[in-house]
Amino acid sequence: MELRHLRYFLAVAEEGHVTRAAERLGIQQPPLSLQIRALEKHIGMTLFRRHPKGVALTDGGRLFREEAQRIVSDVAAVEDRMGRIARGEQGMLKIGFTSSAAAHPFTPDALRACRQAFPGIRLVPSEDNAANITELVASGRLHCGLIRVPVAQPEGLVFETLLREPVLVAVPSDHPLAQVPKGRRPKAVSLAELRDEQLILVRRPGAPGLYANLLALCEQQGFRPRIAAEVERMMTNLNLVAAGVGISIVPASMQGLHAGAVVYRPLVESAKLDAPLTLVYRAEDSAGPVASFVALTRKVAARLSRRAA
Amino acid sequence: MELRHLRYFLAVAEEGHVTRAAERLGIQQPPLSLQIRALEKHIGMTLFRRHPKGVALTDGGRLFREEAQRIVSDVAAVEDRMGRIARGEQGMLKIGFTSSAAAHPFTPDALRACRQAFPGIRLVPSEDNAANITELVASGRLHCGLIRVPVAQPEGLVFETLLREPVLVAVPSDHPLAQVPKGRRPKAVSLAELRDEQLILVRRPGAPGLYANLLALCEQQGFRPRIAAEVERMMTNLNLVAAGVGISIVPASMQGLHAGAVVYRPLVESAKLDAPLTLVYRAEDSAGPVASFVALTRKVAARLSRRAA
DNA sequence: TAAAAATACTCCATAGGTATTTTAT
DNA sequence: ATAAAATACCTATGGAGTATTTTTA
Repeated sequence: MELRHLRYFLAVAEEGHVTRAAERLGIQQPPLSLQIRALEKHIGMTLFRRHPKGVALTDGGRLFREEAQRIVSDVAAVEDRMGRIARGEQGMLKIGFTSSAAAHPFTPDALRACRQAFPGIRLVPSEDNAANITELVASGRLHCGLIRVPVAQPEGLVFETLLREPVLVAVPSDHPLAQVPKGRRPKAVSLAELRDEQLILVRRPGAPGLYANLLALCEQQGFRPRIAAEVERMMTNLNLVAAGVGISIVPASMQGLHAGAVVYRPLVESAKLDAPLTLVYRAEDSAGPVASFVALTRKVAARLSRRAA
Repeated sequence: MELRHLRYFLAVAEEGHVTRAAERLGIQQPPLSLQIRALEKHIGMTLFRRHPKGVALTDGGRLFREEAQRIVSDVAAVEDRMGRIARGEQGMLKIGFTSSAAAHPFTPDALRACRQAFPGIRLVPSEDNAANITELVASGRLHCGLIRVPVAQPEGLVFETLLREPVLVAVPSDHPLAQVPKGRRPKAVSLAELRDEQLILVRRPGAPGLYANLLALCEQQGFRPRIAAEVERMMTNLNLVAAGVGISIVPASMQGLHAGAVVYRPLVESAKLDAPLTLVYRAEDSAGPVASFVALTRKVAARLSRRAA
């Protein structure tokens, strides 16, 4: 049995007339009669009583009509739903982001815009480090991720830089570097000035990109930084800075966190050490909810850049 | 979209392998690939990720798999159910019977046997007069009926005599005809003896058969019976006989009702006035629950006849 | 490189069309 | 007598088969 049989049967049942039903279906009467008879033979039951001016459902036909109705409309609903998912209007979207990505105004903006533009998409956000997010997206357990500096770039993943921003030096407010002479603008701090400072970094396995970039730049300057602590999340950096454990280098968008206890100073070498905000997703997701979200993030990022400029 | 697409899709999804799925479906790999691609195009979504050693469902594919699964098994369930109905194992059976048919042991026997043999058939019994039952069966509001003597025989209806039984004369116990001399067998009463008795009959429009047969026989005997009352139901006859209103002629199986107040005497002419038990059903119902029930009634009737002999 | 899937074609089964007959009131 | 369904037969779409190429890890 095929859906064609059900659709034809329903047309005949509704019209009570094979010829008219055939017309409605855009086919001729004889093939329709044949299909109906084939269906009757298949389910082993007479579905219509043939009268001289039309056909009428038998008892069994009436029962079958209800079932056929349900199946056909169920199929239509599924087709519709899959279509909406394919067009990216509906579905589930598991997004992972690092704590520093979450701190950027872009993230709440993008999530809000998504909820508004695609009410049918269920957003499932989660926080993790860049390495894990990359792996989870690659393995399909996340649909996309928002990280900072990508390092491992597995086949089949797209890394799209949405925004770039400078890094700032975060120092405890009672630290010498935090002192700005009265009435003068805070001057940029150079990397060389940090040679003897206690640095707080995000642990290498979780965020190898940032870690590697910073270390490479220090080597270039001819020194190896002293590392006070390695933590799991960028947020922890600031907590420790606030506690006076050491200083750190963080994306500019984190400025404002721990406003009282932490002072943020520009970095002279920020051009060589900027902190991109990067979107990761699977290359195959060129349609559906992921594609919808990716397209949306570009708009939101563009809007943010425009506003900043 | 056709069910074929869903069945093929499910096979591929389960095997994770187009070639193996094709094997299982009894077709070749290329046409299966084409059907899958056609399906993907139809719903506008990639359902499988092609790997070098098979295929794996995409996110959308997993969703579609659940829907397809449901639809396909739903269709199978419907096919199965319709098959059971067609084979007469399941369905609804609206049966009408007259009060005199209900009084015959056959009726409870047949209903009990049906419930036992076809637990899937829901029996909906109702009581009415012969004329109404015939009309309701003809118009499809009843599936079959148990009546006594049929008269109107509309096209398309089958009247099947299941059992024949003699009629008895029912007289009030204080009536002269009820007196049987001590130690002698009750003698049969002849119709002529009823010439001056008050007769109680079922009203003509409801049961024209019995009415007409009796009157014709009296005419033959050269008299017109005196009619004390015309009632709607055969049971009422006996109630009135018990109340001493008059005498009546009833099927033998009603013997025993009103045992104290009514005495039953054989009728000499009973051969010419027997009371058949007749099953009515539509000729088109040669399959399904009705056919099952009809076949069953024949067996039950045969069993009853054998036991009586 | 070695599988599996995708193409490119060929074929044929059958859905669908045309002409006519049968049926049922 | 008439409208509708059934039958007979034909056509052609597209599902399925065969041979081959392309893809992907």
